[in-house]
Amino acid sequence: MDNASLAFRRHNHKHCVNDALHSAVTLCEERGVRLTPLRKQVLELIWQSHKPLGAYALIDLLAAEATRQVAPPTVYRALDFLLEQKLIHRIGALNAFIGCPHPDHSHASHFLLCDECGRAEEIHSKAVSDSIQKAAGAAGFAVTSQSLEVFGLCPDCHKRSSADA
Amino acid sequence: MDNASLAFRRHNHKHCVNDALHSAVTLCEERGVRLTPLRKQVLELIWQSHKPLGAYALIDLLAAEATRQVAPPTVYRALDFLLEQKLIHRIGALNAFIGCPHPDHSHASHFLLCDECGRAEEIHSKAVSDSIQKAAGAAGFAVTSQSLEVFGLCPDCHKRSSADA
DNA sequence: ACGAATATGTTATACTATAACCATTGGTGT
DNA sequence: ACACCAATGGTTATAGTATAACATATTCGT
Ligand SMILES: [Zn+2]
Ligand SMILES: [Zn+2]
Ligand SMILES: [Zn+2]
Ligand SMILES: [Zn+2]
Repeated sequence: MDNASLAFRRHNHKHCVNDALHSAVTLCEERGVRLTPLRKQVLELIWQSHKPLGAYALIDLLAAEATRQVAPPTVYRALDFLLEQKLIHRIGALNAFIGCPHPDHSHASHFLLCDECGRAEEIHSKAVSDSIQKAAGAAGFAVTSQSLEVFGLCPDCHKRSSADA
Repeated sequence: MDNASLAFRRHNHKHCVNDALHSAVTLCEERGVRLTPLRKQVLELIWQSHKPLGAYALIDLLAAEATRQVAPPTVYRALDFLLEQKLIHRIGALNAFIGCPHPDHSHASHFLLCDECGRAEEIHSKAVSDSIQKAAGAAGFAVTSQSLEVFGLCPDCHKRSSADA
């Protein structure tokens, strides 16, 4: 079954969280890196929704859970780890972070970002990746990473705004 | 002749600056908006190179020219104007701004960014734009703006790093 | 247990961006 | 010319994002 691309659809989000945490545990074991309680907690909080979460919002959530200290360097270090392991992506235009739904294979950061509801959906289009690679190659440019941030309205918000007659 | 895509090539950069300023004057006249001395000066400073320039670097440059006051809100307002008029683009991953080489027609913000030398080249590939539009459309997403930031090594820096044997 | 490496806690600070308010400028209509 | 209003820029303070530097604690191999 295709589990991808459901951020904008009605779905059982518990599955998203469980899958993400389970994948993270497995991958970190395989890679011999430590998904510590703090790192896991940060990952779980990021996955609490499909909306990119800012570092300081995350700090507030950690403070609310009140289980541990929450100074900025602590959370930024956890975010750095999760970014290195490709368990999360950073949305540059929003200074925010979002969980990666399939961290098992390396891939570029390509997102649809709804201006209205704030939800983000990661897209995986070979046509997009290939066309970017090709355009870069034509310029003699050796790509190491890509970030695509597409803003607009998700299906729900688009319908809703059309309904406002 | 094709004047595009020369950020990574040897070229007479004075032409870039002159063209950009001339286009800006013309477009602002046509649009009935005011390219004030401050705004023009900021645009010219941004065009001093093909490297994205941070707002505070810009403030330092303005202070160096010593011709006017340079508090952050002043320069951010000028940047906002230039962004609205599409005379510059913002590079989210760098918190920096760069001149648009052809502000006369609206277009997405697609850049190649060299990790080594810092130069940025705007790319215009119909294949890229179309594939993004198509992917978004398939998800029922109504696009309003796009930002693509491709990191890697420009031809020069790639050659140079290959030479380090 | 010991030491090295990794991870986290803590304090301070750097960097990026905006809010709020005031003075000045530039055009509009009379 | 004059009053008027909108747009621009100056000024001060503050919000929001991220990291430097150093201390402490934990983990892991030996
Ligand atoms: Zn979900
Ligand atoms: Zn939405
Ligand atoms: Zn040039
Ligand atoms: Zn380069």
